[in-house]
Amino acid sequence: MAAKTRPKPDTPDASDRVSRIREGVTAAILEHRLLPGTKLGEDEIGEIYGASRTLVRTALQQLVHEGIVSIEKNRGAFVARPTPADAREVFEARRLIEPTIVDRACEAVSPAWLDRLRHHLAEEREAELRGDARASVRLSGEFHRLVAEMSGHSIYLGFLKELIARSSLIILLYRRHDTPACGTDHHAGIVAAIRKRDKAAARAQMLSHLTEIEAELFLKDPAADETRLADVLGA
Amino acid sequence: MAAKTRPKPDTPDASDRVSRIREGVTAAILEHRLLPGTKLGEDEIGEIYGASRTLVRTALQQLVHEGIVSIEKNRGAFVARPTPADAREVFEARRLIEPTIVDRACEAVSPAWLDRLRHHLAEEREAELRGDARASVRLSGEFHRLVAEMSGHSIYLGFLKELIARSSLIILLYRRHDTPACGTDHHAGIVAAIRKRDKAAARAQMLSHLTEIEAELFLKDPAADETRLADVLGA
DNA sequence: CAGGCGAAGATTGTATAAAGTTTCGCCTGT
DNA sequence: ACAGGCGAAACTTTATACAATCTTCGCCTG
Repeated sequence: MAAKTRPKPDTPDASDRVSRIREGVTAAILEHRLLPGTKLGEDEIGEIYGASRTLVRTALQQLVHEGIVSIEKNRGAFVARPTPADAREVFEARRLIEPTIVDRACEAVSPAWLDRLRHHLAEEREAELRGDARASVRLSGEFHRLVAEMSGHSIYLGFLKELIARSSLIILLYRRHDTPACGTDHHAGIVAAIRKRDKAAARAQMLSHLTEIEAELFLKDPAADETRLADVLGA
Repeated sequence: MAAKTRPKPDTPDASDRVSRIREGVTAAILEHRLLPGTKLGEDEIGEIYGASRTLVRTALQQLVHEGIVSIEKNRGAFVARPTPADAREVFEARRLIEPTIVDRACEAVSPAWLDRLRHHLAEEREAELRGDARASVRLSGEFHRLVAEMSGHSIYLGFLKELIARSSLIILLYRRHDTPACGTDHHAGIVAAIRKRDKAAARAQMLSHLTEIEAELFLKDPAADETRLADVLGA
């Protein structure tokens, strides 16, 4: 009842090779193994996955649409480098959409879903205790995605997948301290509200959760587009 | 200050050939010249635009992501056929996003923008008087897009472009009467609220506008996925 | 020695050709 | 006469080859 978005298996989403490439690169970016600005050569990726450039190109174009890769004409594909302005837009959009998503999730709550949520929280705690930063980053994103799946709203899910992916890059670029990407406690609180079907509490907790994440970012005010060089080197 | 999403001209959005194909097909779908379910052969389109299948394929894949084309493995591309469930999701999302968009538009109001809005309303009225259904459909969608551009929020704009495109198909499929797709009067009311920077009125009018459009649709209750065949033929 | 010009190398953009799959007509057998 | 299966045609999918473009490094000049 979860992953059944399309009636016909037209997009197995993991069986065909282009999806494998897409998800492999996505995972690498979301786990902060590929840093913003990294060149994504077609031949290079193609050799890794044993695929021709045709398939690699298809996968990269999908990632462009997801906002985590940017393609510059005749220059190639790179891991996207969101600007502070992008970051503010992403979080504004999340503050608009996610409260509504948890609202719907409260209606869809069931023993099976609660199991999945609890299991996920356990994984998050374990990764955090283990000090596995990469897993923590990935899991905290997946939590939000899980709630979106729970809402049963495929459009919201699609939008949020894009927003989460971009958030991961944003947090990597603009986080002030080395705080864990997402407070696991917050997630636990949200799950508790969902379990009680307390929509108001769920919305409020999700909103404050997102606000807190954004507050931990350093997004300088001017519409600073690119070339952080002058700022960083500050000769 | 409006269309400046990227600092470098990496996506002129109209100069390269794949964009021309994408926008040509998009326009045809939005103007209801291509009906849901229509086969979009790669050779056929390629010959029309004088491009190879490689470019056509790229354009079609982008349209898949916009939700107005669906590709079935080894079968080809077709104009999407949104289900009633899709329709409800699209309008729910619009009711969430668009009030926020007009809110922001109220802040961005300027003489130049008001000119564009007024000019657009004039075009809409003219098309309606002329009885040009195709132009009316296209223009009523473009009004919402214009407001989204005005908001200056590129993510909301991207989301809304997708929602508007799908709405066009939905209206074509499920409209009860042959009422004009979108009440021009409503649009005028929204513009008036924007001009007065009256956020509350703008939000309220946008919301009621969307609600009214959806109310004119016939979306049967059951989670009817595809195969309308049994319903229609009802042997 | 700094700066600019130019050719070589590498990489992407595009087109074309080979391979696999589905569909539809047609034929055969009952 | 009809059901079932075979086969060819058309299409999509994938791979490869060619062309255009940009980057880089060396070299020359001032």
